[in-house]
This record gives sequence, C-alpha cells and structure tokens, in this order.
Amino acid sequence: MPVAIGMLRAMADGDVSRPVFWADQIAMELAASTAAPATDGIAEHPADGRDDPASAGGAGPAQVMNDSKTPSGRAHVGALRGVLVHDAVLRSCRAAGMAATYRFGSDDMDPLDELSPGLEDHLRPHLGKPLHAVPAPPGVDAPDLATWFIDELFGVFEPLGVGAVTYRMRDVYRSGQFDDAIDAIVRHAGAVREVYRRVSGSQRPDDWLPLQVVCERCGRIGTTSVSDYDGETVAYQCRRDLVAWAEGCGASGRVSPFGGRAKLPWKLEWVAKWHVFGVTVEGAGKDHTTRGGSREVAAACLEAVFDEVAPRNVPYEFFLVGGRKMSSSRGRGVALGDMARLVPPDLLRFVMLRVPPRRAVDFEPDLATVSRLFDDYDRLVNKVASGACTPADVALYETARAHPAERGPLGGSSVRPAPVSRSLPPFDTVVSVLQLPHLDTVAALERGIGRQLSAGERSVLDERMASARTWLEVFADPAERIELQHAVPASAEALDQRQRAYLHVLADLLEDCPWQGTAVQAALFDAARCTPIAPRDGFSAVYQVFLGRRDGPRAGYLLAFLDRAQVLARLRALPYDAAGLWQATACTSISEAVDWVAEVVPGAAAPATAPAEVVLRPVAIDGVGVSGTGMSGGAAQAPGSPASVAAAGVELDVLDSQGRRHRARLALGGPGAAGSRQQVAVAEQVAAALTEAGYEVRSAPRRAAPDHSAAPGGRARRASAG
RNA sequence: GCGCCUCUAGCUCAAUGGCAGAGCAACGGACUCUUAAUCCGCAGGUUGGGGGUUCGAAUCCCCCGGGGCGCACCA
Repeated sequence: MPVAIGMLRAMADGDVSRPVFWADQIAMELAASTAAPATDGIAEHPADGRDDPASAGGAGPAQVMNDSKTPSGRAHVGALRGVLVHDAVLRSCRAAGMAATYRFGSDDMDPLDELSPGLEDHLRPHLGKPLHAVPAPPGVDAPDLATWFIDELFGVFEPLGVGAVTYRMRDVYRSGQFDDAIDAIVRHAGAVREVYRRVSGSQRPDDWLPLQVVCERCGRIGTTSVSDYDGETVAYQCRRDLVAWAEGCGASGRVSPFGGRAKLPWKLEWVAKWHVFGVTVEGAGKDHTTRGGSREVAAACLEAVFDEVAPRNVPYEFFLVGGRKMSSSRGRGVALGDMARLVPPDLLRFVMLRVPPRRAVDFEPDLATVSRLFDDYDRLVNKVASGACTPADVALYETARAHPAERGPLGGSSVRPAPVSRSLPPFDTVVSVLQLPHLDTVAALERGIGRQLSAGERSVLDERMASARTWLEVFADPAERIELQHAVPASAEALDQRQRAYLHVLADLLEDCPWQGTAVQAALFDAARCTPIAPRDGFSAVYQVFLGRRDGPRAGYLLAFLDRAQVLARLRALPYDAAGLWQATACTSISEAVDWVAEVVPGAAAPATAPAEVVLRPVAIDGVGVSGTGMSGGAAQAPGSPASVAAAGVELDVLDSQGRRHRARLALGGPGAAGSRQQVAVAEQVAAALTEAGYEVRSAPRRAAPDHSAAPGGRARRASAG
C-alpha cells in the first residue's frame, strides 16, 4: 500500500494532465532547473557541512531551504504559514528523491522596535537593543526575550513534524560565519547603494554603509549609523534621532564589525544567508514579495556583490482570521499556542497546506468553520483510504500528516501506516455533547452513531474531544457556548403566559416520567399538546429557563442528565396566570369537549383499535392558580382580576393509540360554579358521553392545591412508560 | 501609483484545456413525532461582464467591473 501511494504521486507517473499538488510542482521545477548546469554560483556554495545527515541519501543536487522569523512578539498562527510552506516543499523534494535540508533561523540580532502589549514598561528601556540582549520579563522562565518568543514557535515544530534544523542569528554572527560576507558587502557598499536607488528608489548618503554595530556604551543596535570601513573597523555613531522608536545614547567610536559586534540590515542579512548557507529555496510573505520590495532588493544585491542568483522564491499569502490580517502588536489574531491546542497537528498542517501558497488562508475559529475543517479532513482521509482519489489528494494527505518519529530521508512513506477510513461524530456534535453535564461523552457519542468505535477511531475521537474542550474554553463566545444557568436567568422574564404555562404543564408531566432522554423528549411534545402551544415556542421556553438562550441541544437529553427535582423546581419557578390560560383555552360546553376528544382520537370510528383512554380530572381554579399545577406563589396574583373567569373546571387528558397525550379543559362557568358537586356532575356527564362513543374513561381524584405529590396514578399510563 | 489574490448553487468551496461537482442550508419524505446527535430523496448554474485563442475555456490571453490584501516609512 505504501508503494501504491508513492506511485500515485504525480511525479512518478508523469501524467501532467492530472492535478498536481503545488509543492510537488515546485519540487519538479527545482529538479529541472538545478539539474541543468545553470549560470548561477549556487553550486559552489554547498551548505557548509552542517546538513542534516538524514538527507544525505537523496540523489541530485542538494536543495537548501531557509526561512526565519524575528522574535519580536508572541507568535501567532500566521507565523506558521511560512514554516509549513517550506516544510511541504521539503517533503516533496525528498519524496522525489532529492537531497534537501531545511534551516529555520531566529533573527534575534534584530533590534527591539515595538512594545508588546502588556510588556510596555518592561521593554521600553530596551528599545533599540538586539532582541537577544533584552531580558525576559519578570516571572518568565527564559534566558532572554528572543528565546522566550521564538521558543513558542520552535516548540510546535516537533509535534507538527516540521523537518527544520533551527539556528539563531546571534550564534551565526558570534561564530564568525558571516564575517567574510560582512566584509564583502561593506566593500561593495557603493553597489548596494546603487541597487537600493535603482530597485526600490531609496536614496542613501554616499558614506552610508549597510551595517549596524552594537553601541559599546548603551548596547543598542537599532540606533547606530556606520561609515568608513578600513578593513578592520568601522566608525559609528549612536544617534538619538536615527529612528523614531528608539533613542541612541550619542556615543561614537570605532569598532570591529566582526564576531557578533555588528549585524547587516535586513535585506543584506538575507543576502549573506543565501550566500553563506547556499540557500536554494526561500519563500517570503507577500509583504516582501512586491515589486521593488525587500526580496527584490536582496536578490539584486546578491547578484551585485556575489554574482549569484537568488534562491527560488515561494511567495505566500497571509493567514487571515475572519478576513483580517493578524497583528500581534494590536493583539488581534489567534495565538499560536491556542491554535495548536485547538486543532490536532494533522489538521493544522492541512489547513495551512491545502491551499496554494499564493492564496490567503482565511480561518475563523468559530464553530462552523472549525467543524468544517474537521469534516474536510475526514473526507480527505476517507478518500485516500478508499483509493478514489487523485495524486494531489494523496500528496496533500501525506504532506498534512504530522508524524515526526517516522520522518525519513525520502519522507518515510514506506513505514507510514496506511490511512484508515473513519466515521466519527462531527466536531460540533462533540462540542454539544461535551457540554452536557454528568455525561459519559464517549458512550453518548457511540450511541449517537449507533456502534462502537474502533481503537483507531477512538484515539482520533479523544483528540477531537480535546479540541472541543479547547474550543469551548478559549474560542467559543457566549453566543456559541451553552452553559447551564444556576437560576432562572433574567432574560426568561420575557417569556409570555403561554410559555410559562407550558413549563408548568411540563413539570407535572415530568413528575413520574421515566428519567431518560427519549421519554423526556416525548414529554416535551406531550406538554406542548397539553398546553397547547407550538412545540417550537415550548422548547424555546425550556432553553430560556435552563440555558438563557432560545435554542440548544436536544432538550430531552439535556434535561434527562440533570437532577429531576432541580428540573421540576426550575420549570415551576416562573409564575403564570392560570386563570388566563383557562380563559384562553377552555371549552365552555360538554358537547364541545366531546367533539374535541373525537377529533383528537377517532375512537368510535375505529372500533377495531384499542379504545383510547380518557382521564377526567376535576380542577379547582380559585382565582389565583389552578390546584395541582404546583404553583405556590398564588398570593402574587392580584385579587380582583380573575373574578370574571371560570372558578372550576375539568381537565380531559386523552392518550391516543401511540401514547401521545392530549389535553382539553372544560370550564364550568362563573365564580359561583366552584362547588365540587357541580364538578362531579359535569364529569359524570362527560364520562357518559364518551363511554357511549366507545372510549375508556377513568376519572382522577381532584388534586389538592399545594401538594402535587399525590399525583393520580393513571396519569403516566402510556406506552413508553411501561 | 505599483503589485498580489479573488469572483462558480442561498453559504463555504472543488473541478489547473475534455460531460460544472461536493459539504452545509433549503425543500420533500421517513423516524412514538421538525428544534444543535438519525436516514433517504429532490432541486438548485448564462462560472462577475465583454472580447480573443482553441475542435473544445470556469480554466489560457486582453479589456472592464466588484471585493480583499500588500508595498511605496522598517524588519
């Protein structure tokens, strides 16, 4: 199977009419261009013997990838784009049998030129110093600022399977590796100035040298201007007004620019890296790649000074969050560490590498986007596992996999496990289930998909659950998070009388309902018919009372995993106008009630079916509440207002052949009709009429007002309850 | 001003010169019954507009338009 995968790569079959993974395309072009004896001098500058030995087995000219990052702030996800673009090219080169290495540098000789949010006071005195010379903030366990910042990025290399060898510019300069390049570049300062003028249009003074030294007095490097190179030393001035963001100390003198006492400005440092390391591939973000931009200037300088051709560029777009560029200085964006905890390594590689470098990756860590990412990756894995895929699919899959332990000289595909198709609960489902308390998440999810997960799927699910937890903890905004409220939230005061009545009806039905998801879910619908209310409005009321929002996960399951007594108390917490409900919903004559029963359950018309059960229950409406509803705050009702409504009635509960409960109310007239004698008489008339029509009629005892524990035994007689 | 990317079904995107497709959403249906855990089905398009190359164009070239971003100060 691994062999088949290798053969599927576009390069192996040479069928250019089929889609080619972008990194494979670049590797092909590199192989083609370096195979031919070019006019460049790159071959004369092999990567000075520090190659990763693992790469030595490859055939053909060695490719040296280089990339770097200035450790000037907390790393955000965008920093990973360049890292992974180069890593993808590295893997493609190795998969094609080419020798290739990947170096990644920390540009920690650069001056501190901005104040990271939250660290202003600590950093301000050090503006202009090399980043490696700025102390880490108090309480941070790092030797210096640059190390602290860059380790955040380097820390994800291993888990992501990034095959880069890291280095630090302070070490490069101190070791003297750059001394010859510094000498050559400064000697060619005139040519450099000319390139600056010609390519980017920037004018430099005639005595300007492309170099900055560390001020011997204040230690700043961003504030010094340099001139007059004599082959051993340069003259410098630490100027107060050289840059706006830092102030020099005013010192001046002569100093040797070698061995770490000076650094080249950015564009020339690039030149030196390319020359000294023999770099053949170095991509750059679009901010560098514009016409007349730093990349073009550097390429021209490389040619002017060393007569070499610049490495292959791989221009790449930004990684946007919600369509906007991330900015660590403005605190906008997604922290690298958060992102690494949010999505598993494979997915992080996948999201960065599936789009060609020149296209922006727009990723918003909201539920829909993250869920889609998981879906997309599952689909890719299944596609590759099934074999119904293109070479580009296979290449993307291989490139997206993070498995550092198996990385080999040729990409290690021969030892990689074959992809296994998976059928896992989607991310948003996992998020949903995780938020239900007291729930065995895995068991619930397995129940959801109707089978047990394999061991492999289980480990992927564990990963997904960890992601879901991170999402809930770090990324979910209040609108996306469901949180069980400890009391009825204030927003629930807006529920109308019908919804409030629904909650009370539901509470009564849940008194002796089996405490299980499906049964509770059925009770939710029963309560909607019994109120009556549109199910949607009833559900909405439940979500309002428990979650403080209008929708939520399947309500029956939500409630079933809570404590019954607490659920009942919560449902009854909001008072409602019982008399008003009766006025709005009750039948006013016996014949109307009987017609209603016949409409709901056509028992007489279908004698073959089991007779539907009708339960009659006398109910007192004493003007402040209906007895038996559990409403305790009757005194809150204004005296007076219910004077005109029925003072007593009969509830008719009908259980149809499918066990669904329906309810009608029969009001008995004005305030004077409250006598139980009349209730009994009416109930008997209704019962007689219904019995005549073929229904099985039972009567439930009148319920005592404040005590609903004496619930009539027949109430829960329904198919699902037995 | 210069440069890059982008425009395809309601939404997010595939298809890289060979019959315009998927996932969600919608719609229809099933499920002791829609509501953030299920399944099946159906529909959805002048590929931003115009011109050109080609037997054949979403795809390549030119022009126009909409949107996003970058460089013109610094790494």
